[in-house]
Amino acid sequence: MIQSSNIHVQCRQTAIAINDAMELLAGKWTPRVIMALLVREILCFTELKKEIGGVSSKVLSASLKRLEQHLIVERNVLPIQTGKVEYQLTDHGKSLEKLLEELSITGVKHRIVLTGRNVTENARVEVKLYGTKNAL
Amino acid sequence: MIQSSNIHVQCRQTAIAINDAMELLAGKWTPRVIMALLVREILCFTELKKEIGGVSSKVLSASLKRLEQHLIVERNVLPIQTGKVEYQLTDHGKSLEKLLEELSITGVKHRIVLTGRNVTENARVEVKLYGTKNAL
DNA sequence: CAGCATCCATCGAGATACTG
DNA sequence: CAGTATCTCGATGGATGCTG
Repeated sequence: MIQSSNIHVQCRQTAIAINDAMELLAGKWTPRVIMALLVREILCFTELKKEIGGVSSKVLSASLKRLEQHLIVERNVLPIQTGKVEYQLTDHGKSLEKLLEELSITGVKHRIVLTGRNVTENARVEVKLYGTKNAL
Repeated sequence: MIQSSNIHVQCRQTAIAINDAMELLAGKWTPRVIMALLVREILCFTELKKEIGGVSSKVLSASLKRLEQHLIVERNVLPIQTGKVEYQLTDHGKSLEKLLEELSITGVKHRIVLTGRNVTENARVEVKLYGTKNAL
């Protein structure tokens, strides 16, 4: 109670920062795009599309445009004739690797926690995690 | 090219883990709920609602239920008469603090990057970040 | 107090087809 | 090749009102 105002201010700032970061990585395909570019470094549109797999042109295009606006991705239209466009991460984009790792660690751990105990009770949760969305 | 299959497999696993983690923190209020419980440790429904501010009963209720299913939050119905329900983080829930910090760091840094250069070009982005969603 | 029921607006994303 | 244009659908969240 006594410390509430301080905590409130700080938490609110932090919460906003967290929301910024979440928004940055939001969208079903955003992390995958960044990962692909972390590994491959430079890819053009169709390569990226194949690399990721399952994403439509429209959605990928929108995703890239957003990342470009956020200065995560750099878009380079190649010289005439080729008709290709290359994408690569900016330095800022590359700096997201650490966060993605942290997310990955949490994701893995979470899956272990969920499946490690009381399977019956968490059946629905499991279905959600394994069945619908993130199936291999 | 040569290493592609390996990378593919590994990346896919990682991508799924990342999606799990993102899904875990998904929902507009989820990070705020976790933060509130990290700071306050134990809160009942209405306290939580006030602490967060701006969230409706319905949405908060749904958010808590989801977190409970994911073993992030523990729900304790208090003895008779009080009619209160307490919420607190599980150990697993508490372990999310590190990830939230990392997200916060990225969020802060991102805001600096976006506002640090070429303001004109990124006006739209700024509006998005400051105006609509994450305004103070 | 805690939370559910209902209605409604918005939005992300998939499918499909088309263009410079 | 690198997108854009529609259209549709489902999920999310806000507002409001009601209950044990």
